[in-house]
Order: sequence, then structure tokens, then C-alpha cells
Amino acid sequence: MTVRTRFAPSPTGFMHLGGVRTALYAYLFAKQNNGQFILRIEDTDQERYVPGATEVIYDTLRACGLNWDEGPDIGGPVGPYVQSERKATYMPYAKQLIASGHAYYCFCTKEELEARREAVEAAGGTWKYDKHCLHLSQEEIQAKLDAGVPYTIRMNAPTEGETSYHDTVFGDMTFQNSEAMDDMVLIKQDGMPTYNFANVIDDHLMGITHVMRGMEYLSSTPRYNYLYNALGWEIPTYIHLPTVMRDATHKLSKRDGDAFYSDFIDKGYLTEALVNYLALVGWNPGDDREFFTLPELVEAFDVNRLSKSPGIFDVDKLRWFNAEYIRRMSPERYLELATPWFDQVLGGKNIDYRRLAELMQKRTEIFSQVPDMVRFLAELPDYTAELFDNPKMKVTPASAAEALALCGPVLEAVPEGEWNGEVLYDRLNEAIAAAGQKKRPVLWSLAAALAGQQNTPGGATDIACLLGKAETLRRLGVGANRLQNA
RNA sequence: GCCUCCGUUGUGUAGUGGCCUAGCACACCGCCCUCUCAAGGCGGCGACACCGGUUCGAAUCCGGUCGGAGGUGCCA
Repeated sequence: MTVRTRFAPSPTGFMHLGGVRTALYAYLFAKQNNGQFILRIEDTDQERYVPGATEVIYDTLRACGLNWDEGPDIGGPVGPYVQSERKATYMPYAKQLIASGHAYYCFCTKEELEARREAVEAAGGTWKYDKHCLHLSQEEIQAKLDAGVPYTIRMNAPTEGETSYHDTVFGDMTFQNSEAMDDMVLIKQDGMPTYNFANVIDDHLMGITHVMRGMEYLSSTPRYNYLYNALGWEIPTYIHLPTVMRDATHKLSKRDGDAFYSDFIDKGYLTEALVNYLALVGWNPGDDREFFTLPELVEAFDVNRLSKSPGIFDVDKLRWFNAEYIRRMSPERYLELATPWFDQVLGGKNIDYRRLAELMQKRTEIFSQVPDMVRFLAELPDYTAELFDNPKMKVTPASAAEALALCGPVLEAVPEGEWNGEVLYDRLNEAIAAAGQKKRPVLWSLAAALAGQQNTPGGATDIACLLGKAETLRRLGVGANRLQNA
């Protein structure tokens, strides 16, 4: 039997990271078993329709390398793969269930339902559909149907007994039917199936062998099994996944602005790092490996090593992964990826990006922090003499003034053609030694004057190179001036 | 409320009765390196939720307590 898994998102306009992880696991499991990974769009809730939302799903999955074998865009043997386009296929099964007594027409209006619910809850009870319409006679039903009274079709849930099933991650599950079952709506008034119904029908019709989804479906699974049995279908293998949390008590959510794939990409995170990290929230390879390419994940993934407890999405760890991926990439790729971020603040300036990239690569955790880190090259930040107050470096405004006075002539003497790091460093050191000074405080003072800030990517001579002779001398002058006036 | 699930350092986890004076990674702290900041090297802090069993022996098995999450929609 070939393994077939599916990822079945509803098109909300965004790809939630929890969804990306679910898709990833479903993909990995299918591929490691030489099976198929199917993409199905669950858009049965028409009120939630968002234009362009399926493209977001396609783009994200593709960017992550999670290529589907069958789906809305590429088709396949059991299409269509969009539920709204399958509308006509659900009703016959609903009617079959009505004929066999597993379902029935319900003509209750939302208002009636609401009223009865409130009454029950006011009396301290728990509301569950009261099977009101189950007892309608054949004639009454036909009359309402003929009169065009809106209806839904509900599952006729058993009220006694228990239902058990096995879940790959959570083990054996048993529920009392009186608690887990209720007469859920199968077909809505608008003729669309509910998720609960479409999901079962489609998974079966599409030959899904392993259902991988969030653990929030753990307690509704008995109802799906009831449907499978009523239809005489084989129940798929269940692999429920632990939730991805934002912190101990909250799921990753839209409100926090950090739950969507696009949020992270916009901030300059790498897809590879994100996928790699996501794979590790709720799963581990059983050894100390942490870095995986997608093919390596296919190889290493093991559903038996999936965790049962919810995992917190740790942005710090993601940052580290991202920084690590950046450090490991080739200098060429770094330059290519960093260029647009450099351009944001250095566009039009005469800065050697290649050289800057060399300095920045191992200092970049996420690309969005790059502009702030290099902005000083475009424009000297405004500062006061306090900038040179640095006890740790043993630098005071007074000592800095001396240091700049020492460096100035040395730099001035270096010909334009020899303006490079090595020459600058050697000449400066020579002069510092000759003056009986210490290298650290002097060079630090120089760097601070050239950058207008205390911390910089690269040292004084690196900055001088990037700036060029003219700008270096100009900034040196500004520094001397600030110190003099202080 | 009821039902279900989960509970190892701040975070992700390893651990499936003795190899655990609990390992690894991130974060944090310190030292080294160093023309600052990073990167790198070395080291440190820090956990089996609690209580009771079972056992020669429990993070691992059982029971209870507490804590957290999920479900309880004509949302998915």
C-alpha cells in the first residue's frame, strides 16, 4: 500500500507556522515512504473567503520545498482538490447516511437553536443538539422539503457505548459516545459540507492512508470514525501532532504578528533555517544533530519520535539557526542577499559592498538588522564628546583628543593608492608605538570618531577603508572639533 | 462545568527500572582571543511539578493532587 498524506489548509490569506510544520511532517512522512503528498484546499466556509489566499499557500509550500504530487494547480487522479469545487460530491453520501439512519434532515433555525441552547445553559446544563428533528415523520420532512424550508443534515450520533481508536503519537484513545458524540452538522444550509464531513469524504475518496493534523482533532476523531464505519470505509491511520505554542499558555497566534511564515521572511529569516527549526519543534532525531536539509529530514524523520507535549516556538533559537545558516553560506550568496538591505541606507553611496559583506556576514543574525548596523557609513551620526567616555577601553574625551591628533597626520600621509587595511594598520601601529601609546584605546578612539558610535562591525582600519581617505579625514576633523568644544 | 491530552533546567529536548552525582543545543553569566562589536575557544549557572505507593533500586511503573493545553460551532 502506498502511503498518501495530505495537507489541507483553509485559505485564510496567511500561512501559519503551525500549518507549515504540519505540512512539513506530512511531506516528510510521505516521501520517506516513497508515497504521495497531496494538497487540498478546504474552503467550505464561504464567509471566510479571501481572494488570493491559495496563492499564498502555493508560494509558501514551494518556497519551503514541500512540493505536492497532486493538488489544485497540477491536478491528479482524484480531483478536484478544492472542496468548493467538489460541492456536488458530498450530498449523495449525506443522503446515503440518511437512508441508513446515520443522518437526518434538520429544519431548526439558528434562532430556535440559540433559544434552546440558552434555556439549557441557564438551567446549568450542557447544550448538545436535542435530536429535535430526528423525530419528524416522513411526510413532515417531505412537506418542508417541498416548501423549500432551509435545512441542514445532521449526523445521528449514538448516545451510548464507547469508541476507541489508536493514534500513532498519543496511543490508545477511548471516549464515551455520550460525551464525545453529538449530532454535528454534515451539510450546511448553503449546501456546503462542514469540515467535519468533507474531511472524511475527501480523505477516503483521495485515498489518504495517514491523517496528520493538529491534536485539537483528538477528541472529534470518534465522530469521524463513526462516519467511516457508517459508510463502510476503512479508517486511516491517525497521527495527531502536538500544538506549536507562543509561550506556555498561548498558541502562536495572528495577534502577535509572529505567527505567519511571511512575517519571518519579511524580517530577513531564511526559509531553510525556518524549516529546519520548525522540524525540531515537537520532533527530534534521537541524537545530537540539529542541522538538516530537507532531504536529510526525509531520511531522519520518524513519527515514533514525535512529542506528545506542546512545543514553544523559541524565536531566540530560530535566530541562532538563522545566524548559523548565514555564517555557513558562501560569501557570494551573502553579498547577494545582503545587497538590498545595504541599499536601503547606502544606496547611491560609494561603498565597497563586497568588503562590507565580509565584515557583516558573521555579524548578521537576521537581515532586517543590517540597515541599522551599516547606516553610520552613509551618514556620520550626530554625537557629543561623551561618545569617547569609555572606561572599559580606558578612553576619556581627553585621551581621545590625543589619539585623534596622533592618527590624523599618519592617515593624511598615506597616499590614496595605498589606502588599504594592511597599510593603515601597520602605519598606525608604528606611530602609536613610537608615541609610547597603547594600541587598543587609540584605535578604538579612531573607530568611534569615524563611526560616530561605540560599536561597529569591523575595526578602525576597516571603517577607514570603507569610508575612503577623504571621508575618513573629514570625520576625523569632526571628531577633533567635538572634543575641542567639549 | 464536562471530556481528552500533556507535565525533565528560562526554551527545545535526550532519557523506555540500575550506564543519571540526569546528556545536548539555544538563552544567560564569566574567562580567553581580539583595533570596538561580533565570530571562535574554554568554563559556569540551571530541571525530573507535588504527594503517596510498587521495587533491592524510579525521571522512567501505579494512584492521587496541582498546573497547563485542547475540545465542547451551520470555523477549520
